[in-house]
Amino acid sequence: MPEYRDTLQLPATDFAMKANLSQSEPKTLQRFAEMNFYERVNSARANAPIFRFHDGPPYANGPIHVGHMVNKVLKDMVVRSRLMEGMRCPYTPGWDCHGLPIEHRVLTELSKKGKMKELDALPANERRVAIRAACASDAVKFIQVQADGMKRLLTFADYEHPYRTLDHAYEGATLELFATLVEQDIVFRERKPVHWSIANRTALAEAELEYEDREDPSIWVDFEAADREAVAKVFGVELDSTPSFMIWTTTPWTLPANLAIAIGGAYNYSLVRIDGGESIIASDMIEKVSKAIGAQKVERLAETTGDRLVGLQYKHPFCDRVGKIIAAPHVTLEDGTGLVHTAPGHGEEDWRAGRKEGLEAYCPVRDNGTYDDSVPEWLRGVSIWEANKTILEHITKSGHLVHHLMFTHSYPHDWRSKTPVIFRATEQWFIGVDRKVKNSGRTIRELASEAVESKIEFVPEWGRNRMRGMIASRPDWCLSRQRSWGLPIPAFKLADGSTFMTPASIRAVAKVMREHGSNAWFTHTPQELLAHYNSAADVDAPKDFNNATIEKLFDIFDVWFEAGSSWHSVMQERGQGFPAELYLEGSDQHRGWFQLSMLLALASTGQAPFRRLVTHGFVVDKEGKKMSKSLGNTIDVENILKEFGADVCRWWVSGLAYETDIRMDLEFLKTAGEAYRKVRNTVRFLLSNLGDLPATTDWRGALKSVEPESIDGWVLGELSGLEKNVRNAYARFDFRAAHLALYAFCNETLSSMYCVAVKDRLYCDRPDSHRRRRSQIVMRACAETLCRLLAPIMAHTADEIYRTMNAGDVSVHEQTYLNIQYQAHADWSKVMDARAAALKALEEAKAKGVENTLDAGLVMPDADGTLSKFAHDFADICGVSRATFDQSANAVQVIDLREAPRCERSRRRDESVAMRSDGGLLSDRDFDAVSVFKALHPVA
RNA sequence: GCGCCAGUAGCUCAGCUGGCUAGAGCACGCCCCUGAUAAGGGCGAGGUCGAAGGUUCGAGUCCUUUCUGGCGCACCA
Repeated sequence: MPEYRDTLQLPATDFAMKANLSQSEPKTLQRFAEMNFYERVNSARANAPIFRFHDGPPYANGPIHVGHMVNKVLKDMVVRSRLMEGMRCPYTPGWDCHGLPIEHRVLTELSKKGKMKELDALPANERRVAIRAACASDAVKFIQVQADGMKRLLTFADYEHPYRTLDHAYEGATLELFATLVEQDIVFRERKPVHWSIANRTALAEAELEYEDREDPSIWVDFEAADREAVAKVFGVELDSTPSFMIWTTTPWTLPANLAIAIGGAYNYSLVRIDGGESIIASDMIEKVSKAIGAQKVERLAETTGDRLVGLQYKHPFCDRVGKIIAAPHVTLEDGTGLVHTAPGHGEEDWRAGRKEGLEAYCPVRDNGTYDDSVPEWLRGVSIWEANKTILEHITKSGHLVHHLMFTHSYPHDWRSKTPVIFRATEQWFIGVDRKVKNSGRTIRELASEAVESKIEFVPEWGRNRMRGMIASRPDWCLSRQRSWGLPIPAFKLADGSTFMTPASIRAVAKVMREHGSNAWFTHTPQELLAHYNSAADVDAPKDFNNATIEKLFDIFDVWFEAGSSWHSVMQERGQGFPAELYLEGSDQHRGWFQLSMLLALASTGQAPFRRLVTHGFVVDKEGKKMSKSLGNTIDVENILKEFGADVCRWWVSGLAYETDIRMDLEFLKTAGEAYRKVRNTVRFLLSNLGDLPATTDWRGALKSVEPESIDGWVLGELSGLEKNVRNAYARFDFRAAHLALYAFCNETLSSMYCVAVKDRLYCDRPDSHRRRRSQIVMRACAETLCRLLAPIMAHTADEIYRTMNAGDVSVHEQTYLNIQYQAHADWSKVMDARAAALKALEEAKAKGVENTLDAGLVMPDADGTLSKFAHDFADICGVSRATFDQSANAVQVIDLREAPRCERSRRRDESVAMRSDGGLLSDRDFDAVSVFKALHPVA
């Protein structure tokens, strides 16, 4: 009996089944690097419409984590999908380089190495320069680490020319932007309390605080009302003596700075007689306070509400002034008396409350922790810790002290000196959100609200709501930090102690920084820094300006100012245009980069720096818990890239519902890997059947002549729909929809339906049969379309597919969509319904012994003759040997063909199977194919 | 504490302006194929939609409360 296997066209391809991504992807990267691919693509698109996307700068601190991966892959999918639309997509990756986390880590390391003493012995300026140098090399090191990770993710970006906030040009441009803000009258200087280390005479960040137990006096103090009658009126009683407002505090040393007493407007307050004295405290606190101070006799005289107390005045117990009662939201009835001693110069909340009331952040404490001359004489020059005792004694004598005990509580300490930290008001720079911008006459808050309301598109839409709330409630932006690692605020101190900084002087300094970088602030003299400044030409210059007597100030900018300037310092600076089409970051940036970039751009240009904001959620673990090193639930990106490959990771990202929390677990990547293999195998099947399609075939041109009622017509119609859907999904940033559509197409449309159906003709028809060539052409169209549609997601694999079909130095990433327009026959949905019914019937027939569908024939009910139009492909669609149509039948009938002769070549039980001259049982089709084969391959 | 978001089959997610027996994919079970083979195909079984109230003829879908989780309110980026 003849062996026919060799006469078949079985699938064959070099496109490997096993992707081996961890080896092949680096090779792809290498190849792209060698051909300078980023440059090549964008220069080829020099005249194409531009897609203006601006990358937010991650912080150059540690290797990339899963959050970075999600962020960068999402961005890359945006860029690559626009690239596939034929657009030019410059993408400048950036890094945020300055800031406390780096400075703190560097200091910690120096401290560990025992180099702190050495460092502290240096003059202040040299010390700063030394720290800055260490920080810079730390930042640069991590930029490299992160860039390598991002490249490995197959992101398409200009890694040769990234932006870094420590670059000279960036620093200069940022200062120039600052100059325009100063010009707009929204920058001002004001006192604000910060954590202060007396030992190191420096401001500290939260990260530099260590909380330790400390024993402090806990005191209850009576502040005598200034106007007895006013109080009497509020409580509706007659008064013989003047009552007091009773406060509680654990920091007696802040009493000299007391400017107000805060109450809760909604609480009730009582006038009580405690052991003879009359005091006002919150009604709900009477019992607690009585107990705490050990009162013998407590009598409630009258009650009123907090809001009625507002505006009353009291005499400071030992400073010669009156303070007033104010309402503040931070007052609680947890501890104390319900009346809160308020010293705006010594507490964040006090400051905020005081600011609302127009109180200054009065701070009589000098940087060395002693009082200045604004306090009563007996306190001048006294250290605040000493003052705790002194004040206690004083108010005991004066009778203001109600009660006192020692109290152990958790208190912040300086991480280096281990000494207690205080809150101390110092001069800070601010951008006022409620100050009128000169150009528009409107405040930044107004401009931002308007932009959020109507100028910006949010994806997802709820981002608008979130940002609206944040804009409405945000405080003024405190720009200055008392730190080393950052961009200096180019302000000087004049001989008379006032501050000097004008738009022109800032621009002059910027010029120096463009050349020498921000280190110049520390290494250059004021005269050198102002070399380009001409006070005579500066209308804002102070009278009799003399640069010989000025000194530098050493505040630096909040790093957000630098990051928030990127639309200017990168996009405008590099001529990339403004505003950007899109910013895409995590939803935390509604408060961060998005908002601050917007504020700066609105203030200086009147326009938001982006038209659209896309946000993604945060990566959390399997249980929905935040990922953190301490929980040990973090996932190392380097490892997963090694284990799964970038394309698998990218496939995972593409399938995410990214707008909300993103759950992550290695299991999910395994699943993504399975899906990847399914897609890969399906495409591989297409490729493996294209081997003998002549290279000269005009497959694109041939598509329009594909018969609409053929199975190829059907799949071409589906392909056309897929292309539209996926492109549309990409346009909406709905990668998940693209992902699902692509997956469904590969699995259902192709693998389960089409590929199975056309196998027989591909393998068994004579090579050049019309229907075989037609299938090959359509399969080619499918593969060509799929690799383009997949390109934004599986950047490597799509290219691999494309290059399997197209020779030469080519890449799918410089192609554009085929834009397939094809309409299959409208009755295909009916055929598919009939197929489903047939498959069910075949499943039932298994019980009767017809287990292999090729042992079956079908008789299909076809009342209106619809199905018979598709007769030529129907048996193949159902995987059976034969199918006939019966207009009078009303149910699918399965014919048992196990006794019918079987073609030894195609294994089908076709009617035409017969014994042939060579001794084989063959159908007509197979006999013909064998004849052709023999003619082409004469036996040697 | 306040603002925004999420909670639907074992897992990842759809369910638009309230309306037929709540849908996919993965995993799972049974079966076929062995000429996509460290592949491929068919069929199937899985859910009181976080909880409790309420509005309505009718709620996963609207309202209230509550629980769980995420992001933001800092000299953290």
